[in-house]
Amino acid sequence: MRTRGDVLELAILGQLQSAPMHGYELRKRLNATLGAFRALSYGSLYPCLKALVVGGWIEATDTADLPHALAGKRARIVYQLTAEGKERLARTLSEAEPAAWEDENFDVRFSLFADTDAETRLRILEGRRTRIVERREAMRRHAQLTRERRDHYTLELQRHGLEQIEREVHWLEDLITAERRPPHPASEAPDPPRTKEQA
Amino acid sequence: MRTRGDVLELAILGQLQSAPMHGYELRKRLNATLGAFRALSYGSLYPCLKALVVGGWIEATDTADLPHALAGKRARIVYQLTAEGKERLARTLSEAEPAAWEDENFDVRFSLFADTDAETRLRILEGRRTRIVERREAMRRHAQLTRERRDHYTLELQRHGLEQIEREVHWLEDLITAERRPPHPASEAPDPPRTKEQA
DNA sequence: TCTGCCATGTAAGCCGTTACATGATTTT
DNA sequence: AAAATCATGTAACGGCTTACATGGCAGA
Repeated sequence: MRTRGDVLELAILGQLQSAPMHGYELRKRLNATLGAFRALSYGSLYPCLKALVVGGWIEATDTADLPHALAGKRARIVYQLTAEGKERLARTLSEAEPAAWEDENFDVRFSLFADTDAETRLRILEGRRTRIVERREAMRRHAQLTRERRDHYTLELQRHGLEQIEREVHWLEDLITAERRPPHPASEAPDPPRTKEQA
Repeated sequence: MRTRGDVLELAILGQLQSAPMHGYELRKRLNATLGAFRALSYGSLYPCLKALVVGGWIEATDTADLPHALAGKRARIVYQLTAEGKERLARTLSEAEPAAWEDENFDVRFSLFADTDAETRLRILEGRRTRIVERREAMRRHAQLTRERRDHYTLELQRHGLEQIEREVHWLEDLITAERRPPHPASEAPDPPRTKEQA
């Protein structure tokens, strides 16, 4: 069982950046950040954590091996980034590869934008937009071609799908505009795009 | 390699209902009807067709075995529904099981609404709505809880996701309303209460 | 001729889930 | 005392894609 999954790895490294965590907690956070519904299972998570440890990107500490404090609490395995892990995370986050704007990866990359430099953010957003616009055009073309011989429901499905995609494009365009707007980071706005404070 | 996949089977049976077809054509149609992008591969399609033949739901005819006409065209395998296949399709389409409104199945079921009776349509739409509303509530609750400690981008991702889901709910509610409107199917004149015509 | 689309398939592998197994801790 | 939730893991399987293998037919 390989259980690679570039995306999951990145998501985990990204979460561990803000704080060391054990698996159970990590899962809750991940499920929370990326859609409250799509449940990531332990069957994926734990093997992936193992692989990250083997790769040297994270380090596992069993709280049972720490004799000092932590009295009443049960043993848990807390994971934290190694120096290599931090470096790798930083490198990955600075790349704007085409894969970054595919469906499977985009959300994770986007959710880590606070730790991504402005140029990479912009390039990923633009790549994503191109991708989605392509999709929209394909749908429009197809809708045009088959317009006549379709029943009401198929038509409605098509219309709704197209509408959702158009919203997506709009959303991306707003984000791109916003990214381009402030070339002078320290000027106006009562609500500056403050980089997040670590808890 | 099992390659079951209830959904794919249903989609195929549904397509073959309108006309016999060979695999290649079938694939194009399926990819067209359900999202112009998500490419169904031959690696799924052909094994599934085979399984349907074995199950007795469809019948395969190699055009090479028909010596009479069809001169210049190359050999193709044309599939058509058997009597059992038609019956099974009809039975499946009349059921409004919970599975029908899950993500993986809903689109296919919906795209076959033209062959589904009104009551089943309504129940599937309502089931779907309940499901999506649940999801929306989960997101709202979660957004409320974590509102403070989130960076701009995570927040934006959340906001956009919620908006898309709200649109989905709205869409479903419109559809449900439309389904409920004509309770007396054979009463009104062709003019006054006219439901909207699609362009 | 050769490029590209039509047409049918198979084998391997990927990425993930479900179901199982186990047990501690907390809440009711 | 029982039930819920915390916490960690493994084995099996599921459905899909990719890549491979093969070849006919059409038009540049």
